[in-house]
Amino acid sequence: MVHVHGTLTHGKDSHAELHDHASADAVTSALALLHELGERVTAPRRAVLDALAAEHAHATAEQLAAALPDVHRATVYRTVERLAELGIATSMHTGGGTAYHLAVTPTGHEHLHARCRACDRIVVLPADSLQTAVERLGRARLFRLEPDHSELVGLCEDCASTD
Amino acid sequence: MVHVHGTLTHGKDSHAELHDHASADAVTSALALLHELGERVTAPRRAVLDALAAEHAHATAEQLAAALPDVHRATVYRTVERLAELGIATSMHTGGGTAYHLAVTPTGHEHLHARCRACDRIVVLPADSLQTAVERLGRARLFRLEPDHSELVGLCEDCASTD
DNA sequence: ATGAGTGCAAAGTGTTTGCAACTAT
DNA sequence: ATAGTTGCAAACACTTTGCACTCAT
Repeated sequence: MVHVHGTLTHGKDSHAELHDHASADAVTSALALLHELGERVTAPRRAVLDALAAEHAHATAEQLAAALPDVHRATVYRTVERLAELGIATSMHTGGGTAYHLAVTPTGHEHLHARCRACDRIVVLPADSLQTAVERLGRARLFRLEPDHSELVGLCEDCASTD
Repeated sequence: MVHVHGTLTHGKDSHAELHDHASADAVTSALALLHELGERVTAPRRAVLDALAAEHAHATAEQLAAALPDVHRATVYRTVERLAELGIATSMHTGGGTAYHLAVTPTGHEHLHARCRACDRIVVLPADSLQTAVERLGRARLFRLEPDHSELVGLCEDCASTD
């Protein structure tokens, strides 16, 4: 792993309190959905969902494993994969592995992730940024683009301006 | 590696003759560019460029290494990375690793790659598919989107219709 | 009670690196 | 001549898997 921007907020991190309401809601509904789907609600899964619920969290299994020392690596890998299969989380392929984030965001508003190829930071973009492309490709029967799963790459404004 | 759709055309593959003109041109100009940039033109690099020049080739280092038994794995990895740094090739992160393709296509016309998340096939899309998004994000000073480097994900028409 | 989920350890895969030998310039 | 490249082998990092045990249901 090369760069890790942004930190995963732990439950015990008092600084995270600001987002705890929204995060808790997201985690609660995710757990409820998990239960509805006949899956078991366990401590490791709760922990992984908590970590994923951190705002703008886009974390690889490896990052999650590092942030959750009490959950075994293999379990983290299996958990995120399962969550993605169930549609509770979505995944994105980045240079440093597969990154996951909750499908239902804490704040409820949808958004897309783009990665700056210079600084490797993740930038959050409006959910409808690719709407035109989705429609165009759909009408042309070329491809059913799913912006959520796509990895948008380019330059963030910071890096673009220092060229 | 799970799926490998499309085959890398070898030089000795007579079936590839159809594309050899365009491919040869692309390779020649890539080699020339390489030389201009002060890089050395070696047999392994020629081989890698030949493989990449196959039409619509989007190959991981691993696939290239498999297709080029005479070139050492490590050399393939170093070569594609270098080519990407120089802008001669562009890279895309897929589930099965980092895929590379020539920046200057054999046919000259630009295009984008999208991956079907169901069948893992690569679909070629018009170069301007994301034009609106690029402009919108640029004007809003949000992000300099580079469609070439992005990995678009969704469903190809075949998989979408069998849902 | 019973099977899904977990921890553990070990194997598997993909990727990188240090160094000696080689070769394009 | 000589510095950039390559091949090799070993190290590395990431991910998966089989199995016994645990715990949510």
